[in-house]
Amino acid sequence: MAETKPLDSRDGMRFLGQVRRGNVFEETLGQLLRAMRLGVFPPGEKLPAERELAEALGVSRATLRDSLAELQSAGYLQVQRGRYGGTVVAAHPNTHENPLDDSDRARIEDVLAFRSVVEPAAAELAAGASLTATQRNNLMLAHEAVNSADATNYRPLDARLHVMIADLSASSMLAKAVAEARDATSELLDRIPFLKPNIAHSSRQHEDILNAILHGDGASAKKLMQEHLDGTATLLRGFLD
Amino acid sequence: MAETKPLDSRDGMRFLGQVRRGNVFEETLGQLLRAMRLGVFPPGEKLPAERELAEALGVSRATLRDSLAELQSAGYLQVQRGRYGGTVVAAHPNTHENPLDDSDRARIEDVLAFRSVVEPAAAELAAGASLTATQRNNLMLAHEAVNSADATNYRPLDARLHVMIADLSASSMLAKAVAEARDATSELLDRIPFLKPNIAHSSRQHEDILNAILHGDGASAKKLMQEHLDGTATLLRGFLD
DNA sequence: ATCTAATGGACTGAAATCAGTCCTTTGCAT
DNA sequence: ATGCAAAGGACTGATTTCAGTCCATTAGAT
Repeated sequence: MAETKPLDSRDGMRFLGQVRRGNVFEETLGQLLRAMRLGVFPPGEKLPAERELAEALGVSRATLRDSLAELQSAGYLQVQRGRYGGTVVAAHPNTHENPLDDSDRARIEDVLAFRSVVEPAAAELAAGASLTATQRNNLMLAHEAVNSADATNYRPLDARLHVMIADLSASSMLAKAVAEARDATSELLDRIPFLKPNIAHSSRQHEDILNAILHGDGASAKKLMQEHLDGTATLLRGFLD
Repeated sequence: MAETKPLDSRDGMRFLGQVRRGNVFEETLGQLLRAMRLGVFPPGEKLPAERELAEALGVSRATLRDSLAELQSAGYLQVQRGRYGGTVVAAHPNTHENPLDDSDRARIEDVLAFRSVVEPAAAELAAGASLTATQRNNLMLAHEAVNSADATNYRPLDARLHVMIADLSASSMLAKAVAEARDATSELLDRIPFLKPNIAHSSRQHEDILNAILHGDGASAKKLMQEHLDGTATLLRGFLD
């Protein structure tokens, strides 16, 4: 057996991966908030039935209901009973408490670096994939949804489009990474004021990216996505100066 | 409020993220195995004390001990009591049951695609970082450990080197992604026979990559890492033909 | 007007998990 | 030799979480 130097093994424990970050109730709450940020459950849409959602989250219905009750009383959800009832996602109550400050600098650079690795690559691979008619159509629907969004529901729909693009990349690991990057970005963006003019610009960029993907032009898709991300990067960085 | 089309929202639930994948005991077991695959706890080294490890994993000591007992009786760990005692990682019992077959094709491509997005980028960013003397030294130590490894402990030490490189990239999200990619790769490689000649070649490539990083040559680091990965890719793909 | 089925609401007892405490073993320092 | 401190081993009672069951409400179907 070869020698194995300890190195900074205590520090390497960073890559352990916690089994539980808190109690199940809190983690469930977190996953639901994340799903809403990512547009998995866009504003105005119904959540899956509790029994279904509980199973998807790997959690008992009782615990899920505790979390849902919390979100409901915080104004994120509206519940209606009876057949064809359900739990509806309200517009994201965009509270700008806890604004970004200089202590967030490292986190911002972390997220931006990760994003610009993972998203352009996903766009490039998506362009390389041969898409079904349904997939193309879904892309366009998602894009239109972003276009007709207002300030209260823009971010989740935007996130959904980006994740949807990554999901075409034939690598589920990459798609998952993009979802994580997007979520982290949304968390940061939720802490700065919403700027109106950016939307029109973003929309044009989305259109260019989608065109490149639909035409199978991977190089362009990658480049355009990179530029698209640069906008957000400048926005976030600029907010600290 | 703008219209929000359902799309394939049921399918989009893929990005929910389970709170729990099984019971805590099983998840703990999985995290420990993963840590061993990644060289977080290399063969021959002691695990942290139970009380410490339990806290790092976010799990009670009782549950951790259940998992450790399982790993011990499976031959992964050896326990010694008393002061200066501890739990030592045994050589990975490399069982080649459950070899790769054609049904793993999609998974393989998934992992390889993700890897070749995330690892070269991490190497490039690592080259851009200004490293401390300790960091440089740790890199060299990790490299030497890989060199003097034998078939029974090669993979974890190799993985550790790769994760260590990614950890220099100034993006903890990227480092985490590389760890995930590496672990997925190791899981696949553990299912094919170990080939001796590859080691020497890999070692040379590692050396070139480290040189590029230490000299701040990001472009070369990226390119060399890409080539390094191509070797594994060919190996895995070739095993299916 | 009634029935039906799908939904959220509520409760219970069982099982898993935890936090805390104390015991046992061991090698080094004295 | 002896004591100490750090490690694993073992137990207990409290808490969380679960699976299962039944209730209440509702809109459409009949």
